[in-house]
Amino acid sequence: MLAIGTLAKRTGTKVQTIRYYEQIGLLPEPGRTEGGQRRYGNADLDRLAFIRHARQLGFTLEAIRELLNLSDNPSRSCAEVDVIAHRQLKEVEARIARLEALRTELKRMLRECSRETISDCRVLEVLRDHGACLADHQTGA
Amino acid sequence: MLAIGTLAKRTGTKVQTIRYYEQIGLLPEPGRTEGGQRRYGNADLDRLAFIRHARQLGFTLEAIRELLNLSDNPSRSCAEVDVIAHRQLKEVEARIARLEALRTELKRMLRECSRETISDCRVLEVLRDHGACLADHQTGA
DNA sequence: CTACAAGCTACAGTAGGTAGAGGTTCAAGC
DNA sequence: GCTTGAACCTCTACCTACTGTAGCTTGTAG
Ligand SMILES: [Zn+2]
Ligand SMILES: [Zn+2]
Ligand SMILES: [Zn+2]
Ligand SMILES: [Zn+2]
Repeated sequence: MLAIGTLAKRTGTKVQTIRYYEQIGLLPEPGRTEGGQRRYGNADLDRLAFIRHARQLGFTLEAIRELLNLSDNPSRSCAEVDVIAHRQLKEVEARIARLEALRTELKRMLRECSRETISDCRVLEVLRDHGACLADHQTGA
Repeated sequence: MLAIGTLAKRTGTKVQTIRYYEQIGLLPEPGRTEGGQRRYGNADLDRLAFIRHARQLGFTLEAIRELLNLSDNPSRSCAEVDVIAHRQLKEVEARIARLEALRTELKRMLRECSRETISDCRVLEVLRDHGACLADHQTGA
Protein backbone atom coordinates (compact mmCIF):
# COMPACT_ATOMS: atom_id res chain seq x y z
CA MET A 1 0.00 0.00 0.00
CA LEU A 2 1.22 3.44 -0.96
CA ALA A 3 1.04 6.66 0.98
CA ILE A 4 -0.27 9.65 -0.94
CA GLY A 5 3.18 11.16 -1.36
CA THR A 6 4.51 8.00 -2.95
CA LEU A 7 1.56 7.83 -5.31
CA ALA A 8 2.15 11.46 -6.15
CA LYS A 9 5.79 10.85 -7.05
CA ARG A 10 5.06 7.75 -9.11
CA THR A 11 2.49 9.53 -11.24
CA GLY A 12 4.03 12.99 -11.35
CA THR A 13 1.05 14.50 -9.56
CA LYS A 14 0.92 16.97 -6.67
CA VAL A 15 -0.45 15.58 -3.43
CA GLN A 16 -3.16 18.24 -3.35
CA THR A 17 -4.23 17.30 -6.85
CA ILE A 18 -4.82 13.71 -5.79
CA ARG A 19 -6.98 14.87 -2.90
CA TYR A 20 -8.78 17.16 -5.32
CA TYR A 21 -9.53 14.28 -7.70
CA GLU A 22 -10.93 12.33 -4.78
CA GLN A 23 -13.05 15.29 -3.73
CA ILE A 24 -14.67 15.59 -7.15
CA GLY A 25 -15.21 11.83 -7.33
CA LEU A 26 -12.66 11.08 -10.03
CA LEU A 27 -10.67 8.85 -7.70
CA PRO A 28 -12.48 6.57 -5.24
CA GLU A 29 -12.05 7.16 -1.52
CA PRO A 30 -9.09 5.02 -0.57
CA GLY A 31 -8.60 2.98 2.59
CA ARG A 32 -7.15 4.74 5.59
CA THR A 33 -4.73 3.86 8.36
CA GLU A 34 -5.96 3.93 11.94
CA GLY A 35 -4.62 7.45 12.18
CA GLY A 36 -6.58 8.55 9.13
CA GLN A 37 -3.90 8.61 6.43
CA ARG A 38 -4.81 7.50 2.91
CA ARG A 39 -3.37 4.26 1.56
CA TYR A 40 -3.50 3.34 -2.12
CA GLY A 41 -3.28 0.11 -4.11
CA ASN A 42 -2.24 -0.67 -7.67
CA ALA A 43 -5.70 -0.06 -9.09
CA ASP A 44 -5.50 3.51 -7.80
CA LEU A 45 -2.07 3.89 -9.34
CA ASP A 46 -3.35 2.77 -12.74
CA ARG A 47 -6.42 4.94 -12.55
CA LEU A 48 -4.43 8.02 -11.61
CA ALA A 49 -1.85 7.33 -14.32
CA PHE A 50 -4.72 7.13 -16.82
CA ILE A 51 -6.13 10.44 -15.62
CA ARG A 52 -2.80 12.21 -15.79
CA HIS A 53 -2.00 10.90 -19.22
CA ALA A 54 -5.39 11.93 -20.55
CA ARG A 55 -4.89 15.37 -19.01
CA GLN A 56 -1.57 15.67 -20.79
CA LEU A 57 -3.38 14.96 -24.02
CA GLY A 58 -5.74 17.81 -23.21
CA PHE A 59 -8.90 15.92 -22.22
CA THR A 60 -11.10 17.72 -19.69
CA LEU A 61 -11.83 16.08 -16.36
CA GLU A 62 -15.42 15.57 -17.50
CA ALA A 63 -14.28 13.74 -20.62
CA ILE A 64 -11.92 11.66 -18.49
CA ARG A 65 -14.74 10.80 -16.17
CA GLU A 66 -16.73 9.48 -19.14
CA LEU A 67 -13.74 7.55 -20.46
CA LEU A 68 -13.22 5.92 -17.08
CA ASN A 69 -16.88 4.97 -16.87
CA LEU A 70 -16.81 3.49 -20.35
CA SER A 71 -13.68 1.50 -19.69
CA ASP A 72 -15.51 -0.32 -16.92
CA ASN A 73 -17.51 -2.45 -19.39
CA PRO A 74 -14.87 -4.13 -21.53
CA SER A 75 -17.29 -5.97 -23.78
CA ARG A 76 -19.11 -2.90 -25.04
CA SER A 77 -18.33 -1.23 -28.32
CA CYS A 78 -15.73 1.47 -28.16
CA ALA A 79 -17.78 3.82 -30.34
CA GLU A 80 -18.45 6.25 -27.50
CA VAL A 81 -14.79 6.34 -26.57
CA ASP A 82 -13.89 7.21 -30.11
CA VAL A 83 -16.54 9.92 -30.18
CA ILE A 84 -14.95 11.54 -27.13
CA ALA A 85 -11.47 11.32 -28.62
CA HIS A 86 -12.76 12.70 -31.90
CA ARG A 87 -14.43 15.60 -30.11
CA GLN A 88 -11.15 16.30 -28.36
CA LEU A 89 -9.31 16.23 -31.69
CA LYS A 90 -11.75 18.77 -33.14
CA GLU A 91 -11.31 20.94 -30.08
CA VAL A 92 -7.54 20.86 -30.45
CA GLU A 93 -7.78 21.63 -34.15
CA ALA A 94 -10.04 24.59 -33.52
CA ARG A 95 -7.62 25.99 -30.97
CA ILE A 96 -4.72 25.54 -33.35
CA ALA A 97 -6.55 27.38 -36.09
CA ARG A 98 -7.33 30.27 -33.78
CA LEU A 99 -3.79 30.46 -32.47
CA GLU A 100 -2.35 30.38 -35.96
CA ALA A 101 -4.44 33.40 -36.89
CA LEU A 102 -3.11 35.19 -33.81
CA ARG A 103 0.44 34.22 -34.63
CA THR A 104 0.15 35.62 -38.13
CA GLU A 105 -1.27 38.90 -36.88
CA LEU A 106 1.28 39.27 -34.08
CA LYS A 107 4.13 38.63 -36.48
CA ARG A 108 2.78 41.17 -38.91
CA MET A 109 2.39 43.83 -36.23
CA LEU A 110 5.96 43.32 -35.12
CA ARG A 111 7.34 43.26 -38.64
CA GLU A 112 5.61 46.51 -39.53
CA CYS A 113 6.70 48.41 -36.44
CA SER A 114 9.47 50.90 -37.10
CA ARG A 115 10.62 50.80 -33.47
CA GLU A 116 10.43 54.51 -32.84
CA THR A 117 8.03 56.21 -30.43
CA ILE A 118 4.91 55.00 -28.74
CA SER A 119 2.86 57.44 -30.77
CA ASP A 120 3.65 55.67 -34.02
CA CYS A 121 4.06 52.14 -32.74
CA ARG A 122 2.37 49.83 -35.19
CA VAL A 123 1.56 47.33 -32.46
CA LEU A 124 -0.52 49.82 -30.52
CA GLU A 125 -2.04 51.13 -33.70
CA VAL A 126 -3.35 47.71 -34.66
CA LEU A 127 -4.60 47.05 -31.15
CA ARG A 128 -6.50 50.33 -31.20
CA ASP A 129 -8.13 49.56 -34.52
CA HIS A 130 -9.22 46.19 -35.75
CA GLY A 131 -9.55 47.76 -39.20
CA ALA A 132 -5.76 47.73 -39.39
CA CYS A 133 -5.76 44.05 -38.51
CA LEU A 134 -6.05 41.10 -40.83
CA ALA A 135 -7.13 38.48 -38.31
CA ASP A 136 -10.72 37.31 -38.52
CA HIS A 137 -11.39 37.02 -34.79
CA GLN A 138 -14.41 39.32 -35.07
CA THR A 139 -16.36 36.88 -37.18
CA GLY A 140 -16.60 33.71 -35.13
CA ALA A 141 -13.74 31.33 -34.29
CA MET B 1 -22.70 59.94 -22.55
CA LEU B 2 -23.35 56.22 -22.86
CA ALA B 3 -25.08 53.87 -20.47
CA ILE B 4 -23.24 50.64 -19.71
CA GLY B 5 -25.50 48.57 -21.94
CA THR B 6 -24.82 50.80 -24.93
CA LEU B 7 -21.09 50.64 -24.30
CA ALA B 8 -21.41 46.87 -24.05
CA LYS B 9 -23.17 46.62 -27.40
CA ARG B 10 -20.75 48.95 -29.16
CA THR B 11 -17.71 46.95 -28.03
CA GLY B 12 -19.17 43.47 -28.05
CA THR B 13 -18.63 43.07 -24.32
CA LYS B 14 -20.95 41.74 -21.64
CA VAL B 15 -22.16 44.32 -19.13
CA GLN B 16 -20.76 42.25 -16.25
CA THR B 17 -17.40 42.14 -17.95
CA ILE B 18 -17.24 45.93 -18.09
CA ARG B 19 -17.99 46.12 -14.38
CA TYR B 20 -15.37 43.44 -13.80
CA TYR B 21 -12.74 45.47 -15.68
CA GLU B 22 -13.60 48.47 -13.54
CA GLN B 23 -13.32 46.38 -10.40
CA ILE B 24 -9.81 45.22 -11.26
CA GLY B 25 -8.77 48.75 -12.22
CA LEU B 26 -8.46 48.19 -15.95
CA LEU B 27 -11.17 50.73 -16.69
CA PRO B 28 -11.39 53.94 -14.65
CA GLU B 29 -14.42 54.55 -12.46
CA PRO B 30 -16.83 56.40 -14.71
CA GLY B 31 -19.13 59.27 -13.79
CA ARG B 32 -22.53 58.43 -12.40
CA THR B 33 -26.04 59.80 -12.75
CA GLU B 34 -27.80 61.10 -9.65
CA GLY B 35 -29.40 57.70 -9.33
CA GLY B 36 -26.02 55.98 -9.39
CA GLN B 37 -25.89 54.59 -12.93
CA ARG B 38 -22.59 54.61 -14.82
CA ARG B 39 -22.14 56.97 -17.75
CA TYR B 40 -19.28 56.65 -20.22
CA GLY B 41 -17.53 58.96 -22.68
CA ASN B 42 -15.59 58.36 -25.87
CA ALA B 43 -12.29 57.85 -24.05
CA ASP B 44 -13.87 54.92 -22.22
CA LEU B 45 -15.16 53.54 -25.49
CA ASP B 46 -11.69 53.67 -27.04
CA ARG B 47 -10.04 52.15 -24.01
CA LEU B 48 -12.51 49.29 -23.83
CA ALA B 49 -12.23 48.64 -27.56
CA PHE B 50 -8.46 48.44 -27.13
CA ILE B 51 -8.82 45.98 -24.26
CA ARG B 52 -11.24 43.77 -26.16
CA HIS B 53 -9.14 43.73 -29.27
CA ALA B 54 -6.00 42.87 -27.32
CA ARG B 55 -7.94 40.08 -25.58
CA GLN B 56 -8.98 38.71 -28.96
CA LEU B 57 -5.31 38.58 -29.87
CA GLY B 58 -4.70 36.58 -26.72
CA PHE B 59 -2.96 39.13 -24.50
CA THR B 60 -3.52 38.63 -20.78
CA LEU B 61 -5.19 41.36 -18.77
CA GLU B 62 -1.84 42.04 -17.08
CA ALA B 63 -0.12 42.53 -20.43
CA ILE B 64 -2.96 44.79 -21.52
CA ARG B 65 -2.59 46.82 -18.36
CA GLU B 66 1.08 47.37 -19.22
CA LEU B 67 0.26 48.26 -22.80
CA LEU B 68 -2.29 50.82 -21.64
CA ASN B 69 0.20 52.36 -19.23
CA LEU B 70 2.86 52.56 -21.93
CA SER B 71 0.51 54.14 -24.42
CA ASP B 72 0.05 57.05 -22.02
CA ASN B 73 3.49 58.50 -22.85
CA PRO B 74 3.45 58.97 -26.60
CA SER B 75 6.98 60.31 -26.88
CA ARG B 76 8.70 57.31 -25.33
CA SER B 77 10.27 54.56 -27.33
CA CYS B 78 7.98 51.68 -28.18
CA ALA B 79 10.63 49.10 -27.27
CA GLU B 80 8.72 47.88 -24.23
CA VAL B 81 5.53 47.54 -26.22
CA ASP B 82 7.32 45.41 -28.75
CA VAL B 83 8.80 43.26 -26.00
CA ILE B 84 5.31 42.55 -24.70
CA ALA B 85 4.02 41.71 -28.17
CA HIS B 86 7.04 39.53 -28.80
CA ARG B 87 6.52 37.70 -25.54
CA GLN B 88 2.90 37.12 -26.56
CA LEU B 89 4.04 35.78 -29.94
CA LYS B 90 6.38 33.31 -28.24
CA GLU B 91 3.59 32.26 -25.92
CA VAL B 92 1.27 31.63 -28.86
CA GLU B 93 3.94 29.69 -30.71
CA ALA B 94 4.60 27.50 -27.70
CA ARG B 95 0.92 26.70 -27.35
CA ILE B 96 0.68 25.87 -31.04
CA ALA B 97 3.62 23.49 -30.79
CA ARG B 98 2.07 21.72 -27.84
CA LEU B 99 -1.33 21.46 -29.48
CA GLU B 100 0.18 20.13 -32.68
CA ALA B 101 1.82 17.32 -30.74
CA LEU B 102 -1.55 16.51 -29.18
CA ARG B 103 -3.26 16.61 -32.54
CA THR B 104 -0.80 14.16 -34.03
CA GLU B 105 -1.20 11.74 -31.16
CA LEU B 106 -5.01 11.98 -31.11
CA LYS B 107 -5.16 11.35 -34.84
CA ARG B 108 -2.88 8.36 -34.53
CA MET B 109 -4.94 6.87 -31.71
CA LEU B 110 -8.10 7.20 -33.74
CA ARG B 111 -6.53 5.85 -36.91
CA GLU B 112 -5.21 2.78 -35.14
CA CYS B 113 -8.46 1.91 -33.39
CA SER B 114 -10.27 -1.02 -34.96
CA ARG B 115 -13.65 0.13 -33.56
CA GLU B 116 -14.50 -3.08 -31.84
CA THR B 117 -14.85 -3.53 -28.09
CA ILE B 118 -13.73 -1.37 -25.21
CA SER B 119 -11.26 -4.02 -24.18
CA ASP B 120 -9.21 -3.60 -27.33
CA CYS B 121 -9.86 0.05 -28.01
CA ARG B 122 -6.60 1.63 -29.08
CA VAL B 123 -7.60 4.99 -27.64
CA LEU B 124 -7.95 3.61 -24.13
CA GLU B 125 -4.84 1.55 -24.57
CA VAL B 126 -2.73 4.59 -25.35
CA LEU B 127 -4.28 6.55 -22.51
CA ARG B 128 -3.46 3.75 -20.10
CA ASP B 129 0.14 3.58 -21.24
CA HIS B 130 2.29 6.47 -22.33
CA GLY B 131 4.74 3.88 -23.68
CA ALA B 132 2.28 3.31 -26.53
CA CYS B 133 2.21 7.03 -27.21
CA LEU B 134 4.53 9.04 -29.41
CA ALA B 135 3.87 12.48 -27.95
CA ASP B 136 6.68 14.00 -25.89
CA HIS B 137 4.51 15.61 -23.20
CA GLN B 138 6.43 13.82 -20.47
CA THR B 139 9.64 15.69 -21.16
CA GLY B 140 8.82 19.31 -20.74
CA ALA B 141 6.65 21.36 -23.16
C1' DC C 1 11.33 7.50 22.70
C1' DT C 2 11.87 11.44 20.31
C1' DA C 3 12.19 14.29 16.16
C1' DC C 4 10.44 15.73 12.17
C1' DA C 5 8.89 14.64 7.52
C1' DA C 6 4.76 13.76 5.78
C1' DG C 7 0.10 13.45 6.44
C1' DC C 8 -4.56 15.66 7.67
C1' DT C 9 -8.67 19.32 7.02
C1' DA C 10 -10.37 23.61 5.64
C1' DC C 11 -10.15 27.58 3.32
C1' DA C 12 -8.41 31.06 -0.06
C1' DG C 13 -6.59 32.22 -4.42
C1' DT C 14 -5.39 31.92 -9.57
C1' DA C 15 -7.49 33.89 -14.83
C1' DG C 16 -11.12 35.81 -16.94
C1' DG C 17 -15.05 36.09 -16.72
C1' DT C 18 -20.48 34.51 -16.25
C1' DA C 19 -25.00 34.00 -13.84
C1' DG C 20 -28.50 35.03 -10.61
C1' DA C 21 -31.09 37.21 -6.63
C1' DG C 22 -33.27 40.98 -5.08
C1' DG C 23 -33.80 45.73 -5.31
C1' DT C 24 -33.66 50.64 -7.79
C1' DT C 25 -33.64 53.99 -11.74
C1' DC C 26 -34.49 55.81 -16.25
C1' DA C 27 -37.20 57.00 -20.08
C1' DA C 28 -40.95 56.28 -23.24
C1' DG C 29 -45.84 56.23 -23.85
C1' DC C 30 -50.29 57.72 -22.44
C1' DG D 1 -47.96 63.78 -14.35
C1' DC D 2 -47.95 58.92 -13.92
C1' DT D 3 -47.11 54.29 -14.93
C1' DT D 4 -44.55 50.49 -16.60
C1' DG D 5 -40.88 47.64 -17.67
C1' DA D 6 -36.27 47.35 -19.56
C1' DA D 7 -32.08 48.34 -17.91
C1' DC D 8 -29.43 49.40 -14.16
C1' DC D 9 -27.43 48.59 -9.29
C1' DT D 10 -24.70 45.56 -5.59
C1' DC D 11 -23.42 41.28 -3.85
C1' DT D 12 -22.54 36.70 -4.02
C1' DA D 13 -21.52 32.41 -6.02
C1' DC D 14 -19.88 29.62 -9.81
C1' DC D 15 -16.83 27.84 -13.77
C1' DT D 16 -11.89 24.80 -14.79
C1' DA D 17 -8.18 22.55 -12.89
C1' DC D 18 -5.62 23.07 -9.83
C1' DT D 19 -2.17 25.31 -6.14
C1' DG D 20 -0.90 27.27 -1.68
C1' DT D 21 -1.24 28.17 3.22
C1' DA D 22 -2.29 27.60 8.26
C1' DG D 23 -2.56 24.93 12.03
C1' DC D 24 -2.70 20.49 13.67
C1' DT D 25 -1.79 15.15 13.79
C1' DT D 26 0.46 10.77 12.44
C1' DG D 27 4.03 7.59 11.02
C1' DT D 28 8.57 6.04 11.14
C1' DA D 29 13.78 6.18 11.35
C1' DG D 30 17.39 6.39 14.38
ZN1 LIG E 1 6.44 49.38 -31.74
ZN1 LIG F 1 -8.17 42.45 -35.12
ZN1 LIG G 1 -11.75 2.66 -30.00
ZN1 LIG H 1 1.75 10.03 -23.89
